[in-house]
Amino acid sequence: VPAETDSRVTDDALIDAYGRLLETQRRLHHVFDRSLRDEVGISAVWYEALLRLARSDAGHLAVNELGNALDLTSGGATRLVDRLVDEGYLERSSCPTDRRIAWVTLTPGGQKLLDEATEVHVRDLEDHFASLLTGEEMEQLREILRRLRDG
Amino acid sequence: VPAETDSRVTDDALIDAYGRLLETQRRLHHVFDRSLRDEVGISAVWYEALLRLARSDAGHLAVNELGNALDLTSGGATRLVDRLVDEGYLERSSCPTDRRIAWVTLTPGGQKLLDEATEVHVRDLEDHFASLLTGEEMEQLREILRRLRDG
DNA sequence: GAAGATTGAGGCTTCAATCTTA
DNA sequence: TAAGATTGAAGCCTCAATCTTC
Repeated sequence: VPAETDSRVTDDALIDAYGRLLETQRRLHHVFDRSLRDEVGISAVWYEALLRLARSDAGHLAVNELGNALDLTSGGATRLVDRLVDEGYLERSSCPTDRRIAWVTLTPGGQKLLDEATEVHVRDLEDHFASLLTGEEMEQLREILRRLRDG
Repeated sequence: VPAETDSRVTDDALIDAYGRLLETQRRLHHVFDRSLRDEVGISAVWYEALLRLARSDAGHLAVNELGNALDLTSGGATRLVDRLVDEGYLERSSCPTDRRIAWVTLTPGGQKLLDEATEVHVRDLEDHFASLLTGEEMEQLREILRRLRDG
């Protein structure tokens, strides 16, 4: 039956296209995580947490704001922050207007670590990402990903 | 110093571009994993394992071939296979030419589960992926991702 | 009651050591 | 000696229940 055959081919192409996105992201993440662990001693998740805090508007995020950005549950966010606080990279402080909320901020040590990690990460991005694409392709990719991400 | 300023702007754009790839993939994976868990009762990782085996040339893969495809360590691959065997979806068999290797194959139950899961996954791919892109954009994305993945 | 954060229990993964076979 | 697979210990995450505050 031609219609069914056509449909199956289309489905396979769709699965392949998404599979390629999955594989690409997984491979890049693995390379970047390995570099950060070997050269700076932190995971890619820790790096991203520090980066999100450094780029936050007010210099702090609620625990769950950070967790949502990293796609963690509330329990996972609490424990990630626990570990980063234990290592001295983050501090908790209280929100003056809502005492349910725990704010998280970078310590000077966390900022220093972030700067070191960024050097490594940018080098990796240039080697495994930017150098493989033209400027036009990079822009095409950014636009396509923006639409996919925002749904 | 202009040169340093320019360099920092470029680095930020690069971090943003990769961050967008990371966010997009993370969000899509989360949506697809949730659908598969809620409607079929398996994780996206289980689904991908079944899919890789169904698409393998000889109908089987070595434990570590499967693990490499999913970016798992050898111990992680062993235990993933353990769980899927316990559930009756996979079987181990011995490789006739190298007794160090454990082959993994789909059971009929595993094939049936894969078919059910594929219906759900294809629906999600159409809703959250294909419907957001033109055919031309899909092709651009596939080509860009191929180069990033293999590069 | 609902939202933010935390905690205990359990699941999945990595790391390192081990066993078997090549 | 090296490669494939497995196992014990430990890390990080989710889920569900709980506590505090709104």
